[in-house]
Amino acid sequence: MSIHSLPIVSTARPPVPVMPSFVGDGFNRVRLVSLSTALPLAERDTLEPLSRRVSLDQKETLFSQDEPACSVFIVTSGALRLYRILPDGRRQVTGFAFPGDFLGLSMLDRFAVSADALGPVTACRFERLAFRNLVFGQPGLMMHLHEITGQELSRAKDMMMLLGRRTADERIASFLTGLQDRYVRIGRSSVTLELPMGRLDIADHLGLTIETVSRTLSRLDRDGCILIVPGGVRLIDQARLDRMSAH
Amino acid sequence: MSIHSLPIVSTARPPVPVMPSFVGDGFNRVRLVSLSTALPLAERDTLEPLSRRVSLDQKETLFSQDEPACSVFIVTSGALRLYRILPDGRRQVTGFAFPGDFLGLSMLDRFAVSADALGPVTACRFERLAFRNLVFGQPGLMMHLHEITGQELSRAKDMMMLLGRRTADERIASFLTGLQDRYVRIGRSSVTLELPMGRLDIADHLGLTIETVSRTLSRLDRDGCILIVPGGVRLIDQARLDRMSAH
DNA sequence: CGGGTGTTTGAAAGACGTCAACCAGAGTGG
DNA sequence: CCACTCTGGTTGACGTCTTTCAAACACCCG
Repeated sequence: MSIHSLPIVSTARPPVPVMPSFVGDGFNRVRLVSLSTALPLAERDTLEPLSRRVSLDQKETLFSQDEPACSVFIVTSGALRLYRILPDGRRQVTGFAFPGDFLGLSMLDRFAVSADALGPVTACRFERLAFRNLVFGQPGLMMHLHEITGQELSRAKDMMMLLGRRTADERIASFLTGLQDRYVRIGRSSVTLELPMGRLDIADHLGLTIETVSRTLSRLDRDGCILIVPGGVRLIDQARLDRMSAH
Repeated sequence: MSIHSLPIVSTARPPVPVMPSFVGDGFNRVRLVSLSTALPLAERDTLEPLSRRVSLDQKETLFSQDEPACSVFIVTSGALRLYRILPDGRRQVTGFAFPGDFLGLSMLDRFAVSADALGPVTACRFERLAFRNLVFGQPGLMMHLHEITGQELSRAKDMMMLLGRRTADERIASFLTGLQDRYVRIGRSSVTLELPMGRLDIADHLGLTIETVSRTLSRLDRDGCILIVPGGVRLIDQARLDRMSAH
């Protein structure tokens, strides 16, 4: 379900349209990439010719943990969950990927996580070796990609703090405001957040159970902090959410 | 301190065992570098004048979170704790740094964590800008540093799994075996582990309280799994610890 | 309308946290 | 040489937040 079809749409400012139909449209695809990762023009022009389009349906897997990493990806539409699983089935969702996000950028021999589609997904695929060779000749680009990895590392440390030291309420609030920030960065509505992932995904991301996630969201709704809508949530009391996220 | 002392361990794949005592031993340290991704002599000579030795006493701070990151460091002796704190004082120790570890390698504008010494520490310090400029001209070196950051990211995801989905017992066991692995890699005893950090540091690293850490260690001791000795622990039942760590 | 999947809600249980006391070793100083 | 204090670690009793178990609910789709 798209955000535009949500019953409640009357946001203060009209949400930036998310280019509804860029699939198969090379120009828009490139624009999307540049918008989200702030890749300089020269750099995206270098990368573009190497890319090949990939499409996934819901629940299809883009790659699996520990499988030889022979590709690097950039998400162009849709969303994916990134996760690891323990032998006994316990799962940790390390993050979610949205348009503009790189996958496999650290270019280790094997993927560090598994990735599968939360809904229809399109992505650009680069041959790892070709990508590597290209990047080798572009110190500026390589440094930029290194910076992106550094930011991911910083966010990973945020997650450690969240998982190690925050309460359920704080985790949920932090998750919502964090998602809001990411949506703003890729030009989506910042008031009504689409939640392409299920409650179980959120739970496995925040180190909680599905019941605790559901209960906490319900309570935030009752308290007038958020409004649960089909397919997402609407952030009502921004100030209180920010206070709870307490960075 | 010369570049020849850079303990760049080839981390691309199977951990290369590193000589037992390289601290203060110039010759062995040179060998260490030679084991890494062929750093041409010219490059080392270029990098050498950039490094300056730093010494810290126990509890002194090397750098603080959010302060402008104008340096990159390599630990040469001792150990540090890396952490973030919330406004209300809750702390998350994101990791510990040992000889050979880089600090500030992601080269963002500001440090992502604070770092202070668990005991006497020495490190090599590089001016961030000079380091950056040098690395710019050495794609192989830059790629290698990127790889190291990628591995740190992968370990961060291990931590997420640990913090989000594992029990106290598993966290402690995983911490001990993980430390063991790191010690092996830098050529230290792999049976009796020195614990340069206090119980509180361990607790804040594993998302537990000091009491839970103490209790869990005591129980593992009673069960004959480990032996608590002054300043560290001795791993007795390796098999059981590995099973508990359950990767 | 019925079945399947995903979400919500309630009651009970448990793992870990909190509070508080005690203990041990290392300095320190009389 | 032995109190004395300080810091860090251990242990116990109790409390609570989150989980677990269970059931109901809602929505989608054939």
